[in-house]
Amino acid sequence: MADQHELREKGLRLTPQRELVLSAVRELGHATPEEVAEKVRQTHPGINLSTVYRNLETLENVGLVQHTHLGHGGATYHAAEELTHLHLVCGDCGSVGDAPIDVAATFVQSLSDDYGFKTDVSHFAIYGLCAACVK
Amino acid sequence: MADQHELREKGLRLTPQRELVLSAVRELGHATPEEVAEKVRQTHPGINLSTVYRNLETLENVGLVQHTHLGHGGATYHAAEELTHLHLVCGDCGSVGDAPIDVAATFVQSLSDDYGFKTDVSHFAIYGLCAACVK
DNA sequence: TTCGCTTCTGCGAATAATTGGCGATTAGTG
DNA sequence: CACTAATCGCCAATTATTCGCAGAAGCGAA
Repeated sequence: MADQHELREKGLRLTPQRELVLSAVRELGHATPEEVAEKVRQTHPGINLSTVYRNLETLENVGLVQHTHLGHGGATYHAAEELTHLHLVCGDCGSVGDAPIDVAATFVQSLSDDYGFKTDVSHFAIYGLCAACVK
Repeated sequence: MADQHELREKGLRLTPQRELVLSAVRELGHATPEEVAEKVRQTHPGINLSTVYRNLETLENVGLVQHTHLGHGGATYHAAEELTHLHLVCGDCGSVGDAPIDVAATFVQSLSDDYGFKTDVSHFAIYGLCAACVK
C-alpha cells in the first residue's frame, strides 16, 4: 500500500484503524462520521466511534480529508483528492448533487477582487432546490 | 406596533414571547438560538429556551426569519427582511463578513441554467479566508 | 365581560452528536 | 527486545435540540 507512505510522511503512526478510516472516506465519497464507522466495522467490528472521530480530525489536520457542512447538523467528510466539485444541497428532498467548481470561478474571483476573500470552494455547500423539487 | 399585524396575518397568536423573539432576531442581525434567548431574557427573564426554539421555527415557517448554517454546528437566525447579503465566513478567525447578493448573480444564474438548481442565496454561507487572515 | 376552544409556554426528561479522561495497547526506534 | 509516546477502547460528560405534558393565555363568539 502506498498508504503507508502517505500517512507516515505526515508524521502519523500507521495504525490499522487509521488506514481503515481513510480508505472508508475514500470509498464512500461523502460520509458522516457515523457512516464511516459503519463502513469500517463491516470489516473490523471492534472499532470505536471515538476513534473514528479522532482519526477524521487527525486526517483533516494533515490535509488528507476535509469536511463540509451540508446544512443540517452533522459534518460530512471527503477525501481531499476528490474535492473537485461543489455540493448542491436540496432543501426540500435533501439530495446532494454535484457540479464542477468551474461554475463558481467568476464568483470566487469577484469575492477575491472585491473583498479580498479567498473562498474555499471545496468546503462550501450550496443550498436551494434541485431540479426535481422545483417542479 | 405594526408587529401585531404581521404576526396575526400569518395566523399566529400574538404572544409576548413571540414578539420578543422576533424583535430580538431583528436587533441582533445574526444570532444563535442561545443568543436570542439571552437577549430576550434581558427584559423578560422567565422565557424558556424551548420557547425560543419553537418560536424561531414557527417564525421561520411563516417566512419572517430564516436560518443559515455558518459552518460549526449551530444555526444562526436572521430576520427575513435583511437577507440581502451573503455571509463570508472566515475559517481561520471565524469572522462573518457580508457581501451583497449581486456578487453571486451570475453564479446563481449558471446553476439554474446548467443544472436547474434554484439557489437560495440567502440560506447559504460561504467559507474561506477573510482578507485579514489571508495575509 | 365572560366562556370555551385551541394554541402557547414552562419545565423537565429524552435524544443525538461530539468530546474528554484514563488505563491498556501497540507502532516505531535504537 | 525493550522503551516511549502515540493511539485505542470504553465510558462518562458536554452540548445542542427536541419532546411530552399540564397549566396558562390569546382571541373569537355569546
